[in-house]
Amino acid sequence: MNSGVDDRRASILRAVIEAYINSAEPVGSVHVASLPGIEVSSATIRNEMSTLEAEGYLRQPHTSAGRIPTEKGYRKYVDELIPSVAVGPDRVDMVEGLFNKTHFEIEELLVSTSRLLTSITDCAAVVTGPSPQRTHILSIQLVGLGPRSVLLVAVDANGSIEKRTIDWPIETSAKHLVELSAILTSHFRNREVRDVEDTPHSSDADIEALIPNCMVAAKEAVRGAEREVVFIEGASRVVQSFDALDTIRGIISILERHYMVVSLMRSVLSRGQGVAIGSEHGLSSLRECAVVVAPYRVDGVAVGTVGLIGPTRMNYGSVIGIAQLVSDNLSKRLSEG
Amino acid sequence: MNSGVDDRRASILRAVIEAYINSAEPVGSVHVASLPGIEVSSATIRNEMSTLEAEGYLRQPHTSAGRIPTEKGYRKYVDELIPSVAVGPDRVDMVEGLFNKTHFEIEELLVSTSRLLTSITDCAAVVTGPSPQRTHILSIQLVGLGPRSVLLVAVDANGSIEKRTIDWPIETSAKHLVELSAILTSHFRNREVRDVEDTPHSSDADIEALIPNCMVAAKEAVRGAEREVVFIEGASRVVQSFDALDTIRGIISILERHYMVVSLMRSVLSRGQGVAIGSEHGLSSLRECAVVVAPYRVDGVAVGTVGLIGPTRMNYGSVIGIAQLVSDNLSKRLSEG
DNA sequence: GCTGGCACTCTGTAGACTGAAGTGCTAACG
DNA sequence: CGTTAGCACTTCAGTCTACAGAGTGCCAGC
Repeated sequence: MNSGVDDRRASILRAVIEAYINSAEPVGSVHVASLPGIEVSSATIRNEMSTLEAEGYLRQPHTSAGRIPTEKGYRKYVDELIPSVAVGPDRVDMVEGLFNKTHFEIEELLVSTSRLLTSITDCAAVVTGPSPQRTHILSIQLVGLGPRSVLLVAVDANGSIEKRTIDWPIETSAKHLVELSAILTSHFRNREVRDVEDTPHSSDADIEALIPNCMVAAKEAVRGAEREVVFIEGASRVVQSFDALDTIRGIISILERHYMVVSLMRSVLSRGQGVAIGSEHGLSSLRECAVVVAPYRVDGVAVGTVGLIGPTRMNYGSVIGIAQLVSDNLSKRLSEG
Repeated sequence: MNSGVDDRRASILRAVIEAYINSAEPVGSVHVASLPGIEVSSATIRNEMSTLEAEGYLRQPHTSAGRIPTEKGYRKYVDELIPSVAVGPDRVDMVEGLFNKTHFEIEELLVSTSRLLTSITDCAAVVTGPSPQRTHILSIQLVGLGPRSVLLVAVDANGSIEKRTIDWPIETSAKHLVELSAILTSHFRNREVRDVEDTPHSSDADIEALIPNCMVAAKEAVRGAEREVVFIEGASRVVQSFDALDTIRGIISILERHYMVVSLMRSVLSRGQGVAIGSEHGLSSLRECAVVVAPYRVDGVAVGTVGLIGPTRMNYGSVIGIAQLVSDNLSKRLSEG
């Protein structure tokens, strides 16, 4: 176990991967030998590369081509060889710039974040909204839309809103709507959304009669609010990295199905890592892609994620760095408000 | 001017176009001659086709290939030759089925509509939301989010909602928020959104001091509500129809930019037609695509559009029929509520 | 005016050849 | 013994040719 030799092998692997990330073409021994930091001849490189191939880190598209990394190779690179996660100062500036801008609604902030992410990475960007799992209702208001139609508006502690239209049985005065709103608000207020099972009551018979209707709508709205919010931008950027039609079609059709992307994010995180490469995440349409995920926290609790989806030959150093940078900024920004 | 001959020429053009729509391959004279309804020999067809080519309705990819339609050919087909806009009964059922389902929030209805559209056409579907241009505010509510943070929620007559977070200067009682909400609501209520320029007043000095802050947020929210809502689904379906990478990339990147799609819809409609073919709509990335647009109306006023974007060789009869069917259903559904 | 027949044109595919790239192996070297 | 230079070998990508297939345009005859 000569660690000098292992070091050399590792740095050859790293050189091959980085060259391949840049050129997207198989990397030959002569090219590696010419790189700074590599002080042996191409023949030696060939020997090492053939060992790396036997170990499963590299492979050849065909006998006399250069080598390209396998998933195992990328995995090793991400886990051990990555050259200190490096984000260019210009990009840091862009991120800081976005987060220093004055107040947005949270949705706008998340959209801008995902646009920024995709524009500085060549990846598609995914930002899942603050999870409403552990939130509670702050207010429920009823607004008359028409003689037989009332809109129920629920606001939760995240400042997000859900609404439901209710078919109203009888024409009701604005005053009754206000009273009902107050009853519903105080019933839901400050309780965990999931465990509101009982029904409030009113001494006024007219109002009492309307409560069941409202409760149905309110429950529905609350359930609606539990649906994960997600912003996905930059499908066109990932697609730039591929030539194969079926790969492109597969990627587009996954990105279009937001719920699949959400569960992809979740599954990558739940396996305890921030990076899933190729088949690791199990979505065969994205087998040529890698997924980088970073959770963000509000007051220390992970509530959402920032994700990037790009080709397996993405620049991991930069992409991982950017994901972390953005999730940090997002955490800070959301925690202070 | 023998109209019998013109009829024949037209039906040959129609046959070529329909064959090309089905096969996506250049159509030869022998194939056309074999079609039912065509009773002349392939040689005659060749003569006619060469005339049609001279007139600009057909072209040959190369000397000895069959013919494919030009944009002018498609245009003539859409304007004059289309075989009575025909939608299969199964699709009619699916559309009716969607609209017979019980109440959705309008956004959900529009999303489901666009999903349905894309699934029954091979096109990408675009549904623009009821335009908020001519609506008015029904209610403005303030909800305390935190000690120094208040959420302003505006509801307009379409039942759509806009919100803004306000940095609150001083800690304020719930009672004050309720009063302020009432003042704002009665100030905005039933006025055209655009012409609220003045500021309400309160006899309570505490409240009076907070009004300017709220007015800024309310105005902003109102401006936000004027932004067109749009739902776009089915990029992956259009992409199925093309092999050329740059065409695909162009389409994806347009569909991703929602504002471009909205203005595309608008421009197609404003030119007074429902169908724009190839270069007619002026977006060079969509030069291989046709756009079919149908406006929908609420109480007789056109407030939104249903659009389909597919390859120029789409099945115009079916797609146009479906767009109309859906916009009719949408009009009916939105007018009754 | 329509049609059968035929020469012509162009595409797409298959096979042969070549140059380039890159490997693996071997023998020599320090 | 690890490293290296050299070389034979393999494969690919591109070019050229040949050829079958598809479809046309045109002409002569009905």
